Amino acid sequence: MTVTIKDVAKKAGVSPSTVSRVLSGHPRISLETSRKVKGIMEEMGYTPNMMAKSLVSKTTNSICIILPKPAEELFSNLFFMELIRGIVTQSSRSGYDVLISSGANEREELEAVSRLLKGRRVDGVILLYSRKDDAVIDFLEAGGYPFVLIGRSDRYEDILSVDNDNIKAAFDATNHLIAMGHERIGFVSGPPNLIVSRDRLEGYRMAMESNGLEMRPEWIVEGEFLQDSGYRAMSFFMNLPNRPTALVAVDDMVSFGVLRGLNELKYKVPEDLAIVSFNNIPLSELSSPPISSIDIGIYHLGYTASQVLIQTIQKPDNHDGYTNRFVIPHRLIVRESSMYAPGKK
Amino acid sequence: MTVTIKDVAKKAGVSPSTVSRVLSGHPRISLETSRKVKGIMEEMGYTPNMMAKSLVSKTTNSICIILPKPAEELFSNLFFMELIRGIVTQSSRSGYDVLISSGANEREELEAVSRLLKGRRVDGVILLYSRKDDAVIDFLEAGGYPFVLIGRSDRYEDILSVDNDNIKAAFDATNHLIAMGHERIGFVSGPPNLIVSRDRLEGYRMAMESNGLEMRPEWIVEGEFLQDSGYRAMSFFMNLPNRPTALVAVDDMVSFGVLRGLNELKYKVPEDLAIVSFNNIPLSELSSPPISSIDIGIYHLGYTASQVLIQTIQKPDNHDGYTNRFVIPHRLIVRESSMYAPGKK
DNA sequence: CCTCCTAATGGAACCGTTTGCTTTACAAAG
DNA sequence: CTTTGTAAAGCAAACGGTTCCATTAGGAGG
Repeated sequence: MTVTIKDVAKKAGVSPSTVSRVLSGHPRISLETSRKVKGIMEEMGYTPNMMAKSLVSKTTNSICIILPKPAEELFSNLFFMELIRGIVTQSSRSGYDVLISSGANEREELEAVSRLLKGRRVDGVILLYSRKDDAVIDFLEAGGYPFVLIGRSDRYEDILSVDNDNIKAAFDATNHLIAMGHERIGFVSGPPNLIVSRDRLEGYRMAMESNGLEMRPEWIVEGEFLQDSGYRAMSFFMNLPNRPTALVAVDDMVSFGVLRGLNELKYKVPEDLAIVSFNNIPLSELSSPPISSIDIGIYHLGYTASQVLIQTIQKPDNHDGYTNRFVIPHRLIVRESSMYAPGKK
Repeated sequence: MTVTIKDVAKKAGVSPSTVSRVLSGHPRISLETSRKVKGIMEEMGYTPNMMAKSLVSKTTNSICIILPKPAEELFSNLFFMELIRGIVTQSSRSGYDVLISSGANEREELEAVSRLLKGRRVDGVILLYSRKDDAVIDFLEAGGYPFVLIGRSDRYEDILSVDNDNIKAAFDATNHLIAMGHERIGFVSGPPNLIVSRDRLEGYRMAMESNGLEMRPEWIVEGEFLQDSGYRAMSFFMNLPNRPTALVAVDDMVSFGVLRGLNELKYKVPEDLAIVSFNNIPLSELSSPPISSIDIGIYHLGYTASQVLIQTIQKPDNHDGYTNRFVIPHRLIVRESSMYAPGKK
């Protein structure tokens, strides 16, 4: 049925080991034999059986991405698609296949990771989130499995991770609004157990403080990375007696919610409220008005994560113990949503 | 190091075959033995090696998705992510892993598919596009590999595919505009080599004809699934002496281009031009005004494709030869962009 | 009490590769 | 002419499971 290494060997009049060696470019194979065998492989349409290969080599040439459960909802968030694109592109260049998996909850995720890694189906894992405490990370560390985190982990300092400098990014975003003349600036944060939320909030704080601006507790609201949170935050802010003239939102999707709400209430952006948010998903420039956003290089995050992971898989000993956090540069893209200098109060 | 079936067997004082049978729920294993072995597996942290299993069973319990190169574009991103979400969710429910692969061109795609399928790394494939002639499809058919097409293929009538009834969808969209009182309706199509473009155009034609409405050739323009096409189509239409009062666009992205253009020229939507388009991507409801769109159930397309594929893998003979085209229902979402009844001429 | 059936388990071959250890053949060296 | 070295290729044992074909031990039936 299928043509195996033995069939090729028989037809070529050599032993299976020789064929195998031809395949892997073993040095001690005569050019003549090599050519003949290759010809026959071509002729018979031979393709090596990856399963058999993996079984003996204990290596699968594939990695896996774990999508967190919230990704189900956030999935529409283009963020993940960009990441996946970066990962798949780089992995494919390195000759690795990418498996994508998700679980309904942490237990299911752990189960999946365990099954894939212990079952020798993948060589390593990319985690697309960073929660505070994570059983999956514990498992990976304990088992000594290669893995890379996209995002930062404060609990585990020695973990390989690819991330942005979110503190600096939020600092830049806030400073931009301040430079435009805003003094009352609100902040819409994400879930407090995500480190990215905390980092961005921290950057906002630093910018406000270093400019001697007042920070009212009611100007900071918590939400999700979803439109809805923006919508709610907006209506909360706009009803405040001393409402902000600008806001920083933790994610572009939140901005969309804000925008929709303001639109319904006939407010103008950026005149009534200026907005800057994060991630610069492709939609940011399509909304009306286009949203100023911090481009965090999502594709690049994925690309780098794959690179780092595969390197680790191939040379686990090459790790110098110092450079385990890779920081992808961000940059502020100014668009209409923040192009307005308010009259000083 | 790793715990194998033999280790478990030894510790349990049984043979490897017995352990294997416990694992697969073989009927002729005593309850007592089963319990004991399961206990030991748990205790030793045993996880079956998928590679070894696959090697003998000739089955991998995984499928693969081929991302076409154009997936790099924005429209595709939203679309594909939804699709992937549907596929991954359903596959995971059926106990299948999903591998995601892409190629820079058709040759690379073919190479990947061939390597994965012949190399026994996956059991089947989902193709996320439908070009007119396709070497990958030829390969899959010739090899008798299980695969499902998302989209329709006119050349291969007997291929398993999951699709919408795009003709009917376009018919509905156009009829909606007609019902609102429009008589001069334009159509912005997509690339003519995509079947979806042709089907939607056909539906538009049918609706116009069945209502006895005039169809001017200059009211039909060809473009891509991109904003730009909408922008250009808009300026073409608006300069016509007898311009349309409404238009049907083949994709939401096209509508955005139209919207932007109309906005620049200070035209009002839907008063000066009403719009309906296809796909109902999340942004459709965020634009101003929100766009009426045909929801084609993208997630559902993916979900069903996975279902059909896995069913085919598991029971290849179960195919009745008739139902090889699965049609996902669409529905029109009416929003502001078409909520206006023009004065009759 | 012997035979036969059946439930429960063991033995061993096999899935398609890789790889350490030999073997072979020949040329150079002694 | 024997020894030694080396390049090229073959043998066979893994890798971790599955499964067909025994084998064993009771219990039922005669």
